[in-house]
Amino acid sequence: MRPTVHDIAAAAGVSLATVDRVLNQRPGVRQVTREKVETAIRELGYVRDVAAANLAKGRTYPLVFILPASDNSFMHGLNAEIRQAIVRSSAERTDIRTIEVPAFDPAALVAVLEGLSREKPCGIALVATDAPEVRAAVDRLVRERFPIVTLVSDLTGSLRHHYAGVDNIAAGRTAARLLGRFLGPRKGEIAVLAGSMLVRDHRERLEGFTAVMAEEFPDLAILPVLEGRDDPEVAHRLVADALGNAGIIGVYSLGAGNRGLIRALKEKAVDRVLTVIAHELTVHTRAALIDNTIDAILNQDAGHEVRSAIRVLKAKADGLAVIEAQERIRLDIFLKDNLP
Amino acid sequence: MRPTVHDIAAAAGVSLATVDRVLNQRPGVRQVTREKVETAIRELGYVRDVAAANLAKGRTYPLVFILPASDNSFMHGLNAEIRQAIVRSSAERTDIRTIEVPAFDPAALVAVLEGLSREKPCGIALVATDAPEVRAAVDRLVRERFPIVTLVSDLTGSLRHHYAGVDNIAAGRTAARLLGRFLGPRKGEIAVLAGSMLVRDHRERLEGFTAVMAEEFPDLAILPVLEGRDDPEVAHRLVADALGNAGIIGVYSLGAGNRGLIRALKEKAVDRVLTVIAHELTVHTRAALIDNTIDAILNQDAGHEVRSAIRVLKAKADGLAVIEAQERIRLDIFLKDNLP
DNA sequence: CCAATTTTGATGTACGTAAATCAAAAAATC
DNA sequence: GATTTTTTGATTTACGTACATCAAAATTGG
Repeated sequence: MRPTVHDIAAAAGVSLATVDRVLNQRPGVRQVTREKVETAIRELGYVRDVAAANLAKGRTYPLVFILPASDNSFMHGLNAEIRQAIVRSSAERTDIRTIEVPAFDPAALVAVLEGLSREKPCGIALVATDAPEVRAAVDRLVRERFPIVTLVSDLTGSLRHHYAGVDNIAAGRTAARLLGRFLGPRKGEIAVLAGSMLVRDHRERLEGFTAVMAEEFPDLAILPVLEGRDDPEVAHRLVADALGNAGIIGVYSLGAGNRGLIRALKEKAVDRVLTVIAHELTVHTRAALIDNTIDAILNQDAGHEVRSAIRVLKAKADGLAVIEAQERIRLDIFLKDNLP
Repeated sequence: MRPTVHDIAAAAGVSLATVDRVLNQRPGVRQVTREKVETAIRELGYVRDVAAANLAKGRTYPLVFILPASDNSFMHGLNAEIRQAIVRSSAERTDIRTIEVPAFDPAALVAVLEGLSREKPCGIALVATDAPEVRAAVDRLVRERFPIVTLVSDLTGSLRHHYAGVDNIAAGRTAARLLGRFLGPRKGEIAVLAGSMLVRDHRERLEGFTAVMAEEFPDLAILPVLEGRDDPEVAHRLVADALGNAGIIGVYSLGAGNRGLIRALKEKAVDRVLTVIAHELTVHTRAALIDNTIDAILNQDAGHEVRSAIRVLKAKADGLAVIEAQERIRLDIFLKDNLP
């Protein structure tokens, strides 16, 4: 049986009340006594029973998710997963609130973050916009002891406790190798469709992609990036235009708005053998993978990201360790054969 | 605030004791009263606070893991993950015991399963050997209301509550498509190295592999399967022999014992361009992927499988729902760029 | 209608922790 | 050494549920 506070009290030769004072860092304990108790805790290997403690405290975990107000399938999916988590919240003692902020707007994000320091949530998850002022705001909150995790898009160099998202450089590299290997000995040009180069995850994917292309597939030339703003209409126009170039033999779509890409491919490339790699599994990309319009899809599991963010925030709020391997968000690679 | 037993008692106009009798199916409640209480439970949306209930009951979850005594990296990894789970067991209220049985020995497995019905664990996870008598033993235990999940290798057609492992047919299909696409227009022969065709997961991988090969890559001919018994030495000999055939341009290793495969490749195929796909990420396959001896690794995350099996068994023991998407074990595809 | 039986209520204890109160003891200050 | 302050102990209540006991009420059978 694991030791209880009573065992600690007995072992340290103090009363229950004193153990409680030490455990919950309440004042009125001499340094020597505190050390006696801490020694007993260490020696008996005491760990507080979180379930019992939460019961006694009537504790809930008020969490805030800050999301960009983007109208694409991935963000809709992320929202849906958060709603699922809200459904489970009574069982998990969470109390989740989402805040939408304009996309790509550091000032708005900072304003929301500032506001939170008054609200006192016990954890914050945000889809970070990569800007110095956001980093500063996050660092300030971390210093005020708020657990913070970045979601989907990281804030490298900030003090955030955890990043619940994929390694986008690795994603770009993987896309390059898949595309290069699928194309084999063929020579030609590669079109790259991104959302915006202002977003860190897109920049990183491109960075990884171009690196591997340059190192390993010199016969493939990357054309200037098309910025589709994650908008199906814009993406459609850009890709349709680009396909006028007969030298294109491959496409890498590293952002959202794939609905437009797929339409363009079906209109303009029926008679050509194109190899296409896209990000994010949605109803559209899934259908395109099945009908061979797309050859592979790289995906991050939004459900896993949300659940992971919640687990990590709760653990940090309680000062507990997380299972690192469990919280690593993988890059899923889907061919038509291993679709879920 | 979520409703408590007190709220139910008040709403149903009965005492706490009666609510308790209904909730814990104790005798001595008239049918009409029982229905009143059940209606109140439904209308208030009461769900028992599992944490509080476990605290009161002093409940632990005695779980049994039954594993084959196989000496390969994957099984070692699985064992290590179970040990990790045992380390966490006090916090998770689990009490995990593992039992080793001779591999590929249905009778031994059945004997262990029989023995368990006396021991009364609250959940059983087993790496199933696919045989009718095993199926029968599992079905019997399920009828005795033991929660049972199969791990890594399934028992299709049995009554097991859940399978914590990958879809092996999909895995084989994925391997075929990767290999076919990587080889592009080349024609030639494909060597397949398996552990044993007596194991269901290997049979299924092969089935998926040959199906896609036949459908989509008619220029690639599959050679007779080499059965390496998941043993590095045997695998080495078989592959080294097979590589005498100059027509081989690809290898699919769907079982364990890849250490031998890799050694054979390094000895016999330095001067050839072979495309190799293997299963299970281990120190050996990882190194081979990095030095380009292997082109892709298909993997199942043993840690995820173990944690999932535990979550599912606990949920079943409490009669609770599981998050399906969370418990789906994915087929990980690793290229050298997205290694964890 | 009475006795036997079943059903229900009232109450208490327990699980491991949190948090509060008040008294007692120890230490620090003058 | 007396006084003030700090530290510690003892005790209680609470969280939501489980489980046991005993008495009271309701129902059933004869």
